[in-house]
Order: sequence, then structure tokens, then C-alpha cells
Amino acid sequence: MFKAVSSKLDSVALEEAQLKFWKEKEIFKKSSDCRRDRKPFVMYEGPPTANGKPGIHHVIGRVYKDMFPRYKTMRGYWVDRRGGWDTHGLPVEIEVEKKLGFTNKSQIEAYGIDKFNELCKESAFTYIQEWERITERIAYWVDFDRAYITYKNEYIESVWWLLKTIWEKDLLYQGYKVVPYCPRCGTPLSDHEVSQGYADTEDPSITVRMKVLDEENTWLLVWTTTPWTLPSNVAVAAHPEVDYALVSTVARPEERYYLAKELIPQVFGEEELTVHKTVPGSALEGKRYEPLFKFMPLKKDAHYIVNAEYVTTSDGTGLVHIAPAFGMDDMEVSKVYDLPVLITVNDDGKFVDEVEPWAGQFVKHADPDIIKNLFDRGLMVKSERMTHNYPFCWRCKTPLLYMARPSWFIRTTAVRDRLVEINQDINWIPEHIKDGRFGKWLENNIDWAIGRNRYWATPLPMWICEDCGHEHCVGSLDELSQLTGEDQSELDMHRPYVDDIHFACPECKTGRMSRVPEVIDVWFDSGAMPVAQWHYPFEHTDEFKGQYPADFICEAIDQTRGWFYSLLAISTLVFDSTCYENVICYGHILDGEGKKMSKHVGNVVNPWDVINKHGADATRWYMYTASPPANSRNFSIELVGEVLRTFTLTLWNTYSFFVTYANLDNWKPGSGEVAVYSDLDKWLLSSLESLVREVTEGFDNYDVIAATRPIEAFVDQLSNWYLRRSRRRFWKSGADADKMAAYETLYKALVTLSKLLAPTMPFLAEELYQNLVVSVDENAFESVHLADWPEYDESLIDTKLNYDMSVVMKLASLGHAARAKSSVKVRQPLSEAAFAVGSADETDVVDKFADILEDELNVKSVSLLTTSDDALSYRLNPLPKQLGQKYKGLSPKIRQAILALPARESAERFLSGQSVTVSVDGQNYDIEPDEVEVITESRAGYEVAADGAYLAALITTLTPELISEGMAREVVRRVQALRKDAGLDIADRIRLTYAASPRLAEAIEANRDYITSETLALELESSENPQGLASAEDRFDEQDIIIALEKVERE
RNA sequence: GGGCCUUUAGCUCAGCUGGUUAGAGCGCGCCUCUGAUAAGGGCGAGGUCUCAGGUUCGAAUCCCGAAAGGCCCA
Repeated sequence: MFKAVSSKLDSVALEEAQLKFWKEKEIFKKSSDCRRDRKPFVMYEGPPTANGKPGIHHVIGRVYKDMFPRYKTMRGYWVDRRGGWDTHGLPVEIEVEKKLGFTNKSQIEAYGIDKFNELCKESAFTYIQEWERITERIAYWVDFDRAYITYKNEYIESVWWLLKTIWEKDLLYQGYKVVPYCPRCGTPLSDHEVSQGYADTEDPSITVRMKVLDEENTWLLVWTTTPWTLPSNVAVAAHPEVDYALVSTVARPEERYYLAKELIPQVFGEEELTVHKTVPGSALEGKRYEPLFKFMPLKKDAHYIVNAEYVTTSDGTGLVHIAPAFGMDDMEVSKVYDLPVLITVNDDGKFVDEVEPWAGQFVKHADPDIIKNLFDRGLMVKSERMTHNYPFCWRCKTPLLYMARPSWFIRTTAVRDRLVEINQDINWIPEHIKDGRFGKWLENNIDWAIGRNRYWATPLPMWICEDCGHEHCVGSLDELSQLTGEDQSELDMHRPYVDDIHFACPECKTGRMSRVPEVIDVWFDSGAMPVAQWHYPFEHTDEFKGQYPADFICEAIDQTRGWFYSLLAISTLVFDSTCYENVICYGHILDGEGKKMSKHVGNVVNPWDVINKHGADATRWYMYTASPPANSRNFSIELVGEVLRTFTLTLWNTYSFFVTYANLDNWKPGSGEVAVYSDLDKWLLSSLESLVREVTEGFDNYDVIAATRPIEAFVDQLSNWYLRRSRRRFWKSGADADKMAAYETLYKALVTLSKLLAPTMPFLAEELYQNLVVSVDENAFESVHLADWPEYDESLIDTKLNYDMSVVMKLASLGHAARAKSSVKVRQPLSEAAFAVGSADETDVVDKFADILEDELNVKSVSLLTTSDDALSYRLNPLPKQLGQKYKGLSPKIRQAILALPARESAERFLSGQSVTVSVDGQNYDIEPDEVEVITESRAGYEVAADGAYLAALITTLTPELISEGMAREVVRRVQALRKDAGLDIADRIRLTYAASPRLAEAIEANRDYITSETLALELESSENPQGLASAEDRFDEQDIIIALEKVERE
């Protein structure tokens, strides 16, 4: 016996019971351990930070991450599902700063870095229980006990080792980085801070001229909104592919100016011009000019035209002033051309002494003086003011200056080509990421600025001699012990403790080595996880090698610049290979209106609301099937409820039906007579095999939609066609070969579904498996999650059968439509239904599946309409695809010729599989049957419904026998309703009494056997006054009836 | 400002390398069936396939612009 299954489903209760079962039996652990000696499947967990609550957008990532390891486990791979936590970084620091009420970095130092970092460490795990709770509840199986934690010494030591390896390759260096800087607060701001402080402001908008050397009276026109950066100008940039014109005005023909051709109207307005020549920006490269100012000494060559792709012609002159110290783009260009970086401004935002006229003046306040100076020297062409959006310090409202600050870099540009090459071997889902967003990002790679002037992060292990400037990168605690001559194995590798470690300079012997103040970018931490989670190379060498590279990783699409990059950059720098082979990038979850979810707007969905209402399985299924992973999706709780109604419950009720009848018949797999399978069974089994193939291929290709949506379609057909057409087979008494076939077929389908759904709907799958398999098979696996994935058998896939059945469904649907039109209810049997199909290879379907069509439509016989039937007419529909591809431009004429054919004769030939010849422009063409669709139309005598070539026609003439049978069905329906109302069990036997008007009584007697077997009545008697457990009085078809039933206790 | 993506029915999505009258599910209205079902079946309303050009015998699909939204970068 199977455990009885109610047709009602309480998904939340069911899931909680499964959670308990998994926990008690340690199924997660077993699912990994039982494959311990098998080939590994490797997934890396992109570590979340637990200092915020998990939201619905975290749920989506976790359910994607869960399905593939589950699938691979069932395929026999060993999956070590190790978790991880990202614990460092600015977001954690900001939380703590808020808590302490700090507004300024100096407050942290005053408070004490040690105490501050201690608070950060705690804060990083503020919501760890929330994370663990939701993770467990949605059945994301991940090992938290062995989770790596980025603040642990072991982790940090591996990160140091990586940095040292990179340093030894001469790829770690100190340079300048242009950052948004508040001169009043004396600190750079993070992007996040900058974005808070944008405001419209008025600034100068000036166009100056720079004299070209070696060309008579020729000038470059250059535009800028920051006159104060002109003293540090070192070059002028032109876009290599933009056309530049050399022009002079009619008013002053002797002066010639270079500028972008398309910007001439903006610069010169209506003024009359002579264009001397036009050249692409690439031709200007290297042209030298006279600098505007010469305050700073030059250590490198400067003051010539360079090419840069970022130059635009949306405003200005198309010639862009380059001051590497004060612009991010400028700095990048300066690296390409090896230009000098002129630092003309000090930390307070004031000009340095070398800039004599304005030394000590705040740079923005010096703008008017600089403009005046340029006017006086005849170098100013145009001076205006403009309003634009400019960032200000969110604390003190001081305008931010983009300023070069010393910073540490990893020379990723040295491996740029390898990054691009290696990226080609990664399977990106969706594919366009590879050469699109990610590929382009790699091609435009710039050196990775990894230094941060912060506290709670991995310290940069770089020591520098205070005397001679000698640099040394430390790669382990051991090494540090050797250098200092003291045991450092117990050192907390965070600030401020590492800051206190000094040792003698190995180079000059006299100087003291001190650590640089920087910590590193937290992205380096996360990208280091393939190595650092194992404390490699200090420990676990085999584990590291066995778990490198990952087969699969999965994060949101915004990680292209984040984790996806940091992982690839580090593995390329250190191992010259990728550390992941397949990636799914999933999109973001938006609210029901397509807006971003944000706390501020208050449209954030709490995942618990969804799960507590509809359960985790339905939530998971929604995530998988709603849209392709990369699409962003408009989420609402109702959509998850829809999953439950349309998919879960359909499957659940099929399952409940099966268990109910199997228990009634005491059926078990393999019990009873040898099954004889009907075409309907064969069709279902064939569909099942194709389903297994489809889903398997979906998983193998990391195609989430292909691995899930076909299951929905199958369940729909299982319930609404197979089961609907098979109900009677389960009801009938006895246990013949046909019934056995129905049980075997439905059972196989349900058990297979439980396995196919195990990776995606782990709870429901477990319920099915436990009850259908474990309860009757003592050799079964303890859990579906320990079971093997079903193999499919190609030989069982019968494409013709699958196609034929789809035609049968179509014809049945049309039959129902014809019935509705005729207003003869389905309960009334009709003598005949006739069908038309559109092509020769479909004509056998009606005969082959006659019993299904007869039963479904309640008709006595079915037939195929033939072309000889005068009640029908025919129309030919030339198929544009086939004809167009064959005849190209001739196809409109061919089409006309086909339409002009005598329809009936041609239809006859097409439907029997023969071709028809048409003549166009004196040429003959053979039109094949598959190039034309034959459309049948009814002229009279039938009730008809048609769609395209398919047609169903009903003969609605009723005989007395048919009417009598129809009445009997009415009676049966009323008895069944009565049984249900009386609360009888489906298998209860009854005694029936009735009183009916004469014609009805006659019909009841004529169909006595039918009524008694349908209603499980042991007795059926007419009575003057029917009484019993339940009774009903009714009138239909102008007949009156009173029926009553009593339950008969079975011995 | 640049890059990548998205835009098809009220909602969520299919529409393969161009090819029949652009489909499905949900929702809505009407009808119907029911001893598995919170269901099933049928009919119907609902679409300038975001807009504008172009290529083609033929464009939701290919090309070129534009708009709106998302993500990343500046």
C-alpha cells in the first residue's frame, strides 16, 4: 500500500516535513559522501556578505546554483558544495561607521583601528542566521560548516601568496590613480559617495588656442571646463577616426585652426570660412604644439597630439586637453603614450609653489585669473559659462577634484591578450556576454587598481624601506617570521597589527622596512577563492588541484566587472588558465511594474512572504521557467501562485489519483497480470522518453529553460489527455492486462518525473519518490537525491506516434467545438463523427485512434471524410514557405496557378499523396502534396468546426436508442452527484431506488447494466417512494425523477 | 556620453536559419463537463509585433536610425 494522498496539497507543510527528513537522515551529507570516489563536478560559491538581509534577488541566485550540483550528483559526480562568506570591505565599514555615528575617516583612527575592525568582524555576520535559515528553507544545499571566510588568517595568507606571485612576475607596482577627491576633507571618495553628491553648477566653458610647431600661424582649438587643469596639460587628444578640418575665417585668413569638422558650426557659428584640408585624427598624431604654460619641469616628452578612442564630437572642438593628474581618461592615455604626470595641486586643492602666479590659491578660485592670463596673452578664443552636473562632497559640499593619488596596481594589461584568448574557452550563458559585455571589458582592460586607503580588508603585504625605498612583498607568515626573526604564526593579519611589523632592510641593511598603509580591493579577496578557500599552497594541495577549475559558476549579470573578472584575472595572472568553464549570468528581479526593487521605494519583496504562502518549490520553479536566466523579470507573489495552480497541483492530483486507485486495487509495481500496452500507453511512454532526453540535454547544456519547461508541457498532457482518456481503465473492476498497462505506464511516468524534478523541485520530487518508490521497494535509495538520473531509450521514442496523437487531440478539440455549436450536450451520444485532415500522411489517424475519438466525443463511430462526399467542398492553400524556397520570385505566379486548379480533383490527388502539374508561362511545374494544404469545407448536413485543414463534422440525428442512452447518462450523473454529497467513498457499493416518469423509466431499464456498473449499484429498483441515506428530485428533458441511495456494507 | 541587453494580447512569455490567417498560459465574458483536480473542454473579446526608414516575391524575424527600460562603464 502507498501512503494515502489527499487531493488537497499543503505545500508549506509538505516542505517542512521533507526538511526535517533530510536533516534527520543527513541526506545532503550522504548525497555528497556517496559519490566521494567519483569524478568531481566543481561549483564555486560566489560568497555573499552577511551584513545585509537576504532578499528575493539572493534567492534567485541560490536556486540556479542549486540545480546543477543536484543534477550532476544524480549523474554520478561527486560535488563538494562548499560555502563561503565575503566579510571584508567598505559596505561593512560603512555600517559600522553609521553605528558609531562617524562621518569622517579620521574618527576611525581616533577610535582605534583595532576596535573598529573588531566591530567590522562582528558586523560582517550580523544576518548570518537569516542567511542560513533562508538557504536551508529553499533547499540550497551548501556546506556552511566548512564555509571559507575571507577574514581568516588562512584565507589572507593565501591571498598574500597570490600577491607575492604576481609581484615576483613584476606585475605589482605603485603608480597614480585619478580619484574623486575632497580637498577640504583630504580624502578620496568612493563611487557610492560620489553618486550621492551630484548637483547642477555653473563652470567656465572656454576654448583656447595652442600654437602648432612647424606650421605657419596654425593653431589647435581646445575646449575645457576646468581652466585650472591647463597648467598641467601635457598633450591634446584627437579621435583617430574623426575627420579634422584646417580652417581659417574670411575675416582673418592668415590664422589657421584645427578642429573636428562636424563641430565647425558650434565653434564658428555663421562665420564665413575657408576649409584648407580635412584629415583623420590619426594623421594628426605626433603633431607638436607650444604649451600654454611652462611652470613644471618635464621629465618625459610632452605636448604633442595623441589619439584616443574616448574623444567625442558631442561638444567642444573634438580636440581634448590632456592633464593626466586630473582625469581618469587622461591618466589612461598618459600610460599608453608614456606622458609625464604634472602634479600642480597639493592635498588641500591649492596650487603648488611652481605654479607661481597662483601658488597657494584654491584651484577653482584661480579660474578667473587663469582666464584673464590667457586673454592677455591672446590665447583665449572664447570664454563662456555653462551649467552642468558636477559632483560635490556629500559631507561638506566642496566641489570634488579628480586628482591623481599614489596607488597600487596589478599590471593586468600585461596579460590582456591572454585574458581575451582564455575567455574564448569559457561557455557563457547567455552567449552574448562572451564577446559582448565581458569580452569588450577585457579588450579595454586597464591595470587593476587594488589599493584602498581603508581599514577592514586584507592588508597589502608590501613593505618598503624608509631609507632606500627598497620594496619587498611578503607571501606568507613564515616568511614574515624569518624576516623579523620572530615567530609571527599567531599574528592577526589585519590592521593595525601588521602595521606594527618592521624589519631591517635587506638592501641597505640600515633602513627600517614598514608596511604600506593600503589594504586591497575586496574583489581580489573573492577572486582568490579557488586558491584561498584551501589555504593553498600551504595546505590541501590535492583538494585545490581536484577542485580547479570550476565546471560551473553562477552570479548576477552585474558581476562581469566584479567576481567574473576578479576570478579570471587572478587565475590568468597566476596559472595562465581560466578557473571556471561554464557561467550562467542571471538577470535582476524587478517589481511587478518593472521597477528596480529598492528599500527607498519600498517595493522590496520579502522572500519569506513568498515561501510561506506558496512554498519553496513553486518559488524555485517560477525562477527557472519565467524567462531565460539573463532576462530581468517583473516579479510578483501572484506569479508564483500561478505555478502552484497550473503546474504543481496538476501533477499533485495526477499523483493523488494514482495512489487512490492503486491502493483500491492493491496494485504494486510488477504485481498482477502481464501488461498489454495500448497505443495511448505507448504514446505516453514515447513522450516520456523524449522528455527525459530533452531535460537531460537541457541540463547538460546549462540551459535552464530547456531543463524545465518541457516538464510542464508533459505534465499537462499526462493529466489532461492521458489520464482523462484513461480514467475508465482505472475504474473498471477486475485486473486485466489493459488495466495493468495503465498502472505500469502512469507509475513509470510519475516515478520518472520525481527524478526529473529532483534538481529543480526537490521537495515535491522527494514526496513522490518516498511514497511511490521507497514505500514499496526495499532496495530503493533512501532519497530521490541519492538516486540515479533516468536514462532514456531512443528506441522507445516514436516520433510518428507523437505526431499522430497531436493530430488526434486537434480533431477531438474540433469535435468538442462542433458539439458546442450543435448545442447537443456531450452526455447525449451521437451516431457519428467524421473528420478531415490536411495531408496524405495524416489520413490513417482517424481509423487508428477511433476508440479514443469515439469515447472523447461520445459518438458511436468515427470516419474519415472522403473527397467523394458531395456535402463537402475543397479549397487549396499553397504553402508560401515550401513554394517560396523552391520557386523564389516565381512563387506568386505558381500560387495563382494552384488557386486556379479544379479544387476537388486536385484535393483528391494531394490527399492520396500524388502531385499535380500546373502551367506558368508555358512551363510545367509539378506541385508536390507537401507544398499545398487541402482545406475541407462543409456545405450542408453536418455540424462542423474547422481550423486550417482540420475539420470535424457531427451527424446530429438522434434515434430513440441514442435518446434513451442519453437519459441513462443523465441518471448516472445525478447518482454520482448524490454519492458525492452523501460522502461515500469512491469504492462504496450502493442500493438504488427510483421513481421516474414512463419514458425515463423505460430508458433506465434499457440501460440497467450500464447504470449499475457506472454507479457501483448492487441493486437498482423502481419504487413508489424512494428513500435512503440520500435522495434527490430532478427534472430534465421533460422527465421527472426521484432517486435515493443507500450504502451497502461489503462483507 | 559609451558598451551590452530587453521591448510581441491586460499580465507572464513562445515564435528555429525570413515563409500559411503572429501563438501559449494566466486573467476577463459566455457556454459546458465532472467521482482525480484549487481543475477539464469549447467559444469570444483583446495585437499599428515600441516607432521610422530600407533589403526581399515575402519581414515580428535581416540591415540602418530613433524611443523607452535594465545592467555596466564614464
